[in-house]
Amino acid sequence: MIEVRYERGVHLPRQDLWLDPRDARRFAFVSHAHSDHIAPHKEIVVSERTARLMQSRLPGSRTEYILPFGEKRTVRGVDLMLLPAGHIFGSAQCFLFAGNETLLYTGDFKLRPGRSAEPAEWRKADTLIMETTFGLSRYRFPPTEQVINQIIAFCQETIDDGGVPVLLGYSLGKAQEILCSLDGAGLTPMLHGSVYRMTRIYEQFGQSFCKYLRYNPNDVFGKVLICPPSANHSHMLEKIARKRVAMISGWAVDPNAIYRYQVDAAFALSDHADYNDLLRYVEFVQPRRVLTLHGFAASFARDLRERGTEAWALSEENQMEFTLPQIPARPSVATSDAGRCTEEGCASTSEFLAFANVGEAIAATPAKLEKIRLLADYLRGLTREHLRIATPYFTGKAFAQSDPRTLHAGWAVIFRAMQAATKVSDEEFHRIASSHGDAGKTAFEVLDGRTTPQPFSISETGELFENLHRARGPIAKAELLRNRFSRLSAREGQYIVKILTGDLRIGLREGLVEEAIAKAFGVPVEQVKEANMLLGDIGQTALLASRNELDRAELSIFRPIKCMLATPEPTAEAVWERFTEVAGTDRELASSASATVYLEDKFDGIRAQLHRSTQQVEIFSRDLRRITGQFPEVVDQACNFQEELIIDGEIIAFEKGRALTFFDLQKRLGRRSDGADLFARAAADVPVAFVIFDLLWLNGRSLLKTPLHQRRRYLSSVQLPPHFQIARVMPAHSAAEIEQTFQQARQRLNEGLMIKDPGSFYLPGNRGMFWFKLKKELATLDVVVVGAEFGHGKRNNVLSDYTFAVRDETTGKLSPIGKAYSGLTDAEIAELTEHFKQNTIEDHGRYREVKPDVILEVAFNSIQPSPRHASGLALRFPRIKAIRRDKNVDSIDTLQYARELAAQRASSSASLP
DNA sequence: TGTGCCTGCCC
DNA sequence: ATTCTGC
DNA sequence: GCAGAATGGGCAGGCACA
Repeated sequence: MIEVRYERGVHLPRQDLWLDPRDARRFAFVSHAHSDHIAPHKEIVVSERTARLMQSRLPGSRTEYILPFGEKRTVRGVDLMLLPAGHIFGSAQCFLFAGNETLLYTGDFKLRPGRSAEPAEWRKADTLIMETTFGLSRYRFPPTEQVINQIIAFCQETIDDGGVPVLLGYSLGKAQEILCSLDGAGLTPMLHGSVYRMTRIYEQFGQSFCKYLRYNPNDVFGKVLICPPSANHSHMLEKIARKRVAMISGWAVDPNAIYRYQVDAAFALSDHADYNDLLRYVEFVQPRRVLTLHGFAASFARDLRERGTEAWALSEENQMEFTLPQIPARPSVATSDAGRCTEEGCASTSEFLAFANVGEAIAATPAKLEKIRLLADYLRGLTREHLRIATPYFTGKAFAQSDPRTLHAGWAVIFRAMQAATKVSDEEFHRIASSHGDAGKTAFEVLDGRTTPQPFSISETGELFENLHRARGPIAKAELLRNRFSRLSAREGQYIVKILTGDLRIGLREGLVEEAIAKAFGVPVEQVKEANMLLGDIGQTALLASRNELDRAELSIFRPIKCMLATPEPTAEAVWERFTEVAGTDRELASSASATVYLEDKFDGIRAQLHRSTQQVEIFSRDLRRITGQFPEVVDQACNFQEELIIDGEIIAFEKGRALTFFDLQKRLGRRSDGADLFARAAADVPVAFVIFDLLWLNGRSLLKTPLHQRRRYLSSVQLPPHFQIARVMPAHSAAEIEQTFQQARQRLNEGLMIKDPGSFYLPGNRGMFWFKLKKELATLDVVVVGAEFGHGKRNNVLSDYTFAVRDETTGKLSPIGKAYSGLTDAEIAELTEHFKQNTIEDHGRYREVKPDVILEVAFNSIQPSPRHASGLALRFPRIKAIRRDKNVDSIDTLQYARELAAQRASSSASLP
């Protein structure tokens, strides 16, 4: 890390560069021209505007290195670049390059767009040295427009009363900002001499202002005086009998500001970033280390550390420019009626509690339409910003679907955080957890009465999830959560946990959320669904719907399209029936002798959608995640297509003309895609092929509403680079043909068969009646249940999850081989629950070892070696076919038989048709 | 440095 | 992935 | 028929800890 020291200014010893030193130095960067930042240095790095202002305030000769914004320069052997800081006219940040390392020094800055300062810009940097003047959470400024309106109203009222409004602000920067703010308000500003001089310099750089006057003591009535704070109680002002004085400063947020400044009013218009913007800035810059300066430097650094970012105060200088009385902690909801709040802009009740209550109401009704109505009412009442943030929460997601950020906060982290927040004992916690079998309910009971609730705004929920994402490691994440849980009501905690676990479990998912959006804003649900698919962001979709701008979401290349899915069917006859049963309705191909369906082998790989233009290639997974980086050699070859296209298909492990197993392919999934050596590694192991089975976009034209047979025709004319194949289409006209082709596909060791309607459009995200899949179990095993476990959610009171075993002939013992729940009806589960409760050998709480007397017939798609179970084998897609009441534990299948099945599978590999 | 646990994401 | 259930 | 809920195996990566 770049070495940083502090001695009345930041010093970088390696570069021998000082940043805003208070004392005269040989070589210094001067961020802006406020008088506490300028000193008679020998050589300075400055922006052009700051240089000009500095000359006016501190005459004398020195060497100036004047740098334009955004251009990298070398000065005295140091590589650096200036970026606008948004603080005042000409204010700059210094971005420094030192080998592979970067450092960003903000100087004074703000993110809110000012009217007289260049808007701030930033770059990612390893070290961020930032000013934290307002680094305390109470300093959150109300919207600028609102403050300006208050200032204008203050001036107007004073003039109407026959008085003179006086606005106090620093002569450089703040005064000009005030001047700009009054533009168009019908007021005539009159400037104090020092303000006037600075304003003239601004004008020389081309900044224009509304009409203003220089101070004239005989002409003040009906004008707005703009003076520096030092002019308060000065001779000049004392002469004005009827006046009202307002301080314009970020410190106005403090409720007692008017007493401290001895003014009639105070308005929070600041040239510094407020607390929220300080946090945002850290997020923008994504530094590995933050060093804080000025104001609440130590406190803010502590806050950052709590959020998982390494941060330290550079100086232990006085925490404030003014001595502030301690403000008592905000009263909690628990002890006061509604979470009273003294800060401006703070809601009187907790916004997130309102969210949670809506969730509870939705959970309480089983009727879909009622759920939709409840949600629609809630969404309609949200501000646009809150709509954007909170809508994804109803789908159980903290971020938009297309947002690749993850939280890495699962049950273990939540558990640790709740326990730390409530000091609940281990036993008590486990008692509560096992009584619910539901993370959310557990959270409610654990937190209830053990926290000090404070209002939690929707914006703060957004910050919480962002911080959680940014925090590195389970310990930091748990600490972040603990901190929040301790300030949440139990209900809010429950819903935070629900979102963290990705599942609200209130009987409402994305589909109903889309319907609610449509209902809330009176737009067609189809349009909402389409926009959501294209945007991959239900919050953004809701926002567009609220503005009636859904049509702005357009299908385009490089925006992933939801996959069309297939409905499973057990037999060829069942599939064929699907195509014939609708005869006479609108499916023209069906029932006639010429009825045709398209058959394709079902490959066992991962679904992939590849977008290719002349400039770019992207690959997306079934869940629309970007997996481009996982398959560099595919991307490489995709450049060699002649067309711009979007293709749908399956990436399979493939070597020497033969398909390998999914197991092989999986080794290439989940790899970090930004590793420099990935290409070499990926190319070195499992090779892959892209089997194309659909074409969704060709040379600028969407083919979604083109029938499959036509899409296939276009596809067949596309020239394929290496690594790409087209899945063969086999027409069929009967159930028998389907069955025959299915058997052939199985012989080729592919998973099964896809059966598609040649006339169908591509229906994104639809598991409709146009595509079917035919898969059959590899085999079934008769096994005996040796363990039973309580389920979750609505299954939390039944033993629904069974561990089962085969017999090892060599030892005669039972050898566990898998677990399954799916396949039994609720009634059967209830029956088995009773049975196992009465036949428990050992009770381990949620898990029970049971007497091995229930025989299940278990189906599965493959079997392979695995350390997961004691048998050394594991099943893929295990499901219960039947309870074999006719069998007993002596007639179950053997481990040896299971091993044979596994060996058969391993000895051969699949092939293309 | 190796191992185990947790999480996310494939099926 | 698979399967069942309620609307 | 659809949407929701509850459940399976297994991989890579990242962290914590020995």
